[in-house]
Amino acid sequence: MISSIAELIADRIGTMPAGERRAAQTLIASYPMIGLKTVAEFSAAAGVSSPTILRFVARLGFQNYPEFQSSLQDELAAQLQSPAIRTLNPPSPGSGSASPMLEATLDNMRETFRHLSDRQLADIATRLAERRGKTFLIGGRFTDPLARYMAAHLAIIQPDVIHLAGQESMWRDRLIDMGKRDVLVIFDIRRYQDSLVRFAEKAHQRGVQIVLFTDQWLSPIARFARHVIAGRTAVPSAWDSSAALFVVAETLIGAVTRQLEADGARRIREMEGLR
Amino acid sequence: MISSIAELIADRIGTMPAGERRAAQTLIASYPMIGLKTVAEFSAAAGVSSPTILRFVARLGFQNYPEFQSSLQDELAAQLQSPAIRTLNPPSPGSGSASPMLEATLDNMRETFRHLSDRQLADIATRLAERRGKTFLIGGRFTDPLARYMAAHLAIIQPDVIHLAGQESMWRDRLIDMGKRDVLVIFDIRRYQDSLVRFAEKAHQRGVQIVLFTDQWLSPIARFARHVIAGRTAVPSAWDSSAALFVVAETLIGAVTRQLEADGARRIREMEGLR
DNA sequence: CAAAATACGTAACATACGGTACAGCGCTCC
DNA sequence: GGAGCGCTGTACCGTATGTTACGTATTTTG
Repeated sequence: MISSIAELIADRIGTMPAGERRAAQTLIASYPMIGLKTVAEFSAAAGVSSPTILRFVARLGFQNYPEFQSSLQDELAAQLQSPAIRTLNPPSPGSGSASPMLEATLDNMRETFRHLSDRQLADIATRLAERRGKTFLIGGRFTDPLARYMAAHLAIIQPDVIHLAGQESMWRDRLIDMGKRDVLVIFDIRRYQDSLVRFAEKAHQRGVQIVLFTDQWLSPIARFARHVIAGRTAVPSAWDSSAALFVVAETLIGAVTRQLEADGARRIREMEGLR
Repeated sequence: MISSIAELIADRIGTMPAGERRAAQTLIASYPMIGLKTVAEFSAAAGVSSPTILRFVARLGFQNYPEFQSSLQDELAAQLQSPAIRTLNPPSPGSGSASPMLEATLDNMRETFRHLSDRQLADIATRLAERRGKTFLIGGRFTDPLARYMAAHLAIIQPDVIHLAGQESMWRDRLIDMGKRDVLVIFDIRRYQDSLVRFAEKAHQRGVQIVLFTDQWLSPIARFARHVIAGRTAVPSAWDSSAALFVVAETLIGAVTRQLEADGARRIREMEGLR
C-alpha cells in the first residue's frame, strides 16, 4: 500500500531516467519543501530543466504540477494535525517491513547508552580535554576507521593527537614516546586481535591511560583499561555492528569540543585560515 | 520576540478591520495550510475578496503574497527538520534525560531511513554485488573513515574492492583503471570538498557509476551520481554527525553480504584458512 | 444628521508560472 | 560501426495568478 508521495517515489525511482531521478532525490532530500515551491525553483535546486520536473510529476501519476502540490499539502496537513501519528512510516515501531537492521541498531544504541552514565562520559571527555600529554588512537581490523574518525576531529581542536596506522611494527616504535601523561584510545571488538591486546598491555606497563571501546563481551584489553565503553553490536547480519560505538565516539567528540571551546574555537579559526 | 507568523498575527489581530480579521482567523484555524494555497482559494475560504487577503499580508509586513508564502514555508521546514524539538515526541522508554545527542542521532536515523526505501537499498546492494567490475571507495576529510569501514567489509566478500586513500594525485592516477563496469562509492558531506567533486566528475565522464553518501543538502556530486543516499547530520554539537550514514553503510554491507552468500561464504572460509 | 474617512469588492491588468513543441544528443541494440 | 530510440534542454505559448485602480458601501465624527 502506498500512502505517501515519498513512498510512491521510492517505488518508482528505479524506473526513472537520470534527470527525473535527480529530481526525485532532490525532493526526498528535503522532503517535501522543495515540492511546494515553483517548478523553476525546483528545477534549479535539482539542476535540471523545468520540463524534466513536469515529466517527473507526470510519471508519479499527477495530471499537472498544481495537483501534485495539493497532494503534498494534504499530506503535510495530515501530518501536522496528528503529531502522534507523525513518524508516518513506522506505524508499529519494531515491525514494519522497513529494516530489522535499523531497529536492531536503534535498540543497540539505547541499550549502550543505558549502561553508560553521563558521569562516565564526562570523565572521559575531561581526561581527553585536559591536555597534559598526547592522545593516541588505534583500532582493529573493522574498527580502525572509528579511530580515524575520532582522530580526525580531535586533531582539529587540540594538538598532539596521533592515529596509529599501518603495520603492527609501526605502532610498537611509537611506544617509546608514550608515558603516564598520555592517553591511548583503543577500539577492539570481536574477534579481538592479539596484536592489539599485546600493544595495550605494553602501553599499560608504561603507565599510559587506556580508554577502551569494545563490545558487550569485553575485549581482554579491559583488564588494562582505565575506562571501558561497552557497546552493543548484535544485529541481524553476518557482521557485527559498530554503529553504537560510533555514536558514543561522536558524543565524546562533542563533549571534548565543548570543554575545549575557548581554546578550540581559536584553533579552528586558525586552521580555517591556513586552508 | 516574535518568531512565527502565528504570533505575529495574534499580536496584530486587534488592530485589524473586520475583513482582514476573518482572514486572520481562517489562517489560524488551519495554520498554516491555507496560506500555502493561492490568494483566490484563501479568500474563498475566508469569505472575503482577494484584495482583502493581500491587504492582510501587507499589514503583517510582507511586501507581497509570495514573500508571505516563503516565510510560511521556511517556518514549516524548520519545524519538520528538527524532529527532536518538535511536539513532545515520545521519549521512548529508556531514554530519560540521558543525552540530547543520542536523541538527535536516533531521530536522524529514523528520518534518514524514512526517506530511504528498501527498494533503493536493494538496488544499490545488487549493483555492488553483481561484480561486473571493480568497486572503488573514497571519502572526505571526516567521512573517509566510513569509506574505509565499508571497504574493509566488502573486500572480504568480493575481490576488486579498492579504497582510494592518500593524496588527491594518487586517486587521479587510478582513474585510468576505472570504466563503465565499475562502481565508485563516495562519501561527501558539508563542507563539500572540491577535490572530491572534481574527482567524481572525471569518474562520471569515464562512465563510472557513482553511489553517493551525502547529507540532506546534497553534495554537488549528486549531479553525477547514479544513486544518492541523503542522511541527516544535524546534532546538538559543534560537528555534524555521520552516524546515520554509518548505519546506512552497515545496512548496505549486510545486504550485499546476503546477496553474495554463496560466493561470499566460500571466500570467507578461504580467508579464515589463510590467516 | 451630514459629511468625511475608512474599508471592501469588482474589474481590469501585467507578470510569471506551468505547459508544450521541437530539435539535439547520447545511449543501446543490431 | 550504424541506425533507431529515448531522454533532455531550449524556446515559445496560453493562462492563471497576484496586483492595482476605482467605485460603492459602511462606519465614524463633528
